[in-house]
Amino acid sequence: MSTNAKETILAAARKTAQAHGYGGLSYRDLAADVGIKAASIYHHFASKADLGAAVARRYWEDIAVELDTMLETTGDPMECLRRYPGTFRRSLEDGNRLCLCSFMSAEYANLPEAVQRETQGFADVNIAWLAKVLEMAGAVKPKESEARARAIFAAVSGAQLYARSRSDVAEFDRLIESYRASGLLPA
Amino acid sequence: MSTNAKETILAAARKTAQAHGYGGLSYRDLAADVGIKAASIYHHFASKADLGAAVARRYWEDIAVELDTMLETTGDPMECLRRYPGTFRRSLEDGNRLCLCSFMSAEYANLPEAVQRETQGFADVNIAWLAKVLEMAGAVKPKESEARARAIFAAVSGAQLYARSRSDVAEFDRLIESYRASGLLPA
DNA sequence: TCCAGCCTACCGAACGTTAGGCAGGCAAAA
DNA sequence: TTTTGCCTGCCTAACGTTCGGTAGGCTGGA
Repeated sequence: MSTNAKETILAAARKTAQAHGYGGLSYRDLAADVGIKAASIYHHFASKADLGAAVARRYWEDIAVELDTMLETTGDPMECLRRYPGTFRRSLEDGNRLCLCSFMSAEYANLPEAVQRETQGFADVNIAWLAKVLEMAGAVKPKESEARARAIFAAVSGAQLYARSRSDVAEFDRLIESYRASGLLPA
Repeated sequence: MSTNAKETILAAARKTAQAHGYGGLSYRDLAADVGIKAASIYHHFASKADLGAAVARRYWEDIAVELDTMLETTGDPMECLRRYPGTFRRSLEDGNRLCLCSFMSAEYANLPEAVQRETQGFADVNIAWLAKVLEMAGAVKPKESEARARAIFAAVSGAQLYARSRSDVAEFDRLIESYRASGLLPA
């Protein structure tokens, strides 16, 4: 368990936080998941706030890589926009989990400052990427790409939240389809 | 304190839950807010699950009245659609609070079953009202009004969530404006 | 007399966190 | 080559606090 225990903790904490939030993250349960004792986590993270911030940071670092890779491999901005909601869909498929950023936005008032800061990183990465891709695709006027990117990110987050409350991934698909039909997302 | 203590508890619990969620709702803090002792709450609600369900139920009952009143007094479905996001805006203005339904959708996996059920009521009321008003306004084809209503509700919820994470009501306004510009909301 | 409404005084469980120790590996000193 | 000492990674055991919830008693008005 010694090799990469820190990484194992980060991954387990992320999964739990996506299902039960920062508040629902318990050192005892997390340790049991990983196969060590609660106190041992302090060898890797100084406090729960530190752990939470590390989880959130790793979360947006991972999505940044994933989005950039998608754009590189397809080379097609329009195809990227079509695939974008899929990153949110996957959380729902994986145990009806939520985007970590959405969960922490809800819990915002309860979060240590460091966690709040890292939470925003995820949204920033998504919006910057969307704005770039929207512009590349010529889907909106350059002046409006940033605003539209924010709108898409917020709307897709909301769709995930609603679908989760119904425990129904198909509901997410229907909402995305409505976003396309209305013009929010390029069809 | 005796007269309407139950109502006072409900109102205080709703405000706290909109800021800190169902999990952040503490009997001791709630009692202190209301001016009684924690144990006394059990005279009015049999358990925390009961209290949570009552709060959620009252929440969607109130919004149902508010929306119907809006439609009656203006008599103008288009004006109603313009005003609709205002109900979400007001929570943000009031201490950066979230829609109770959004918070509980995030906490979904941690909620007692009775609370889960009442949580959905809020979304149902909003969507039914939106579908009716969209149809009255002739904004979408009758066949599509239900789907569009769901899309609007989810998107506005997402906008509120995002604006909350920035503690910035203006961000909410900008998102709603983008929804209008893109065609999701009638302009 | 009865009961609604609130109280005091607890309970067991869970929380994040700390103190202190033990085993093993690696590296410099003898 | 052996000894010494430090460091990593994990442990047990407990800390004080907060949690939802319970038992039982007091009080004032109908």
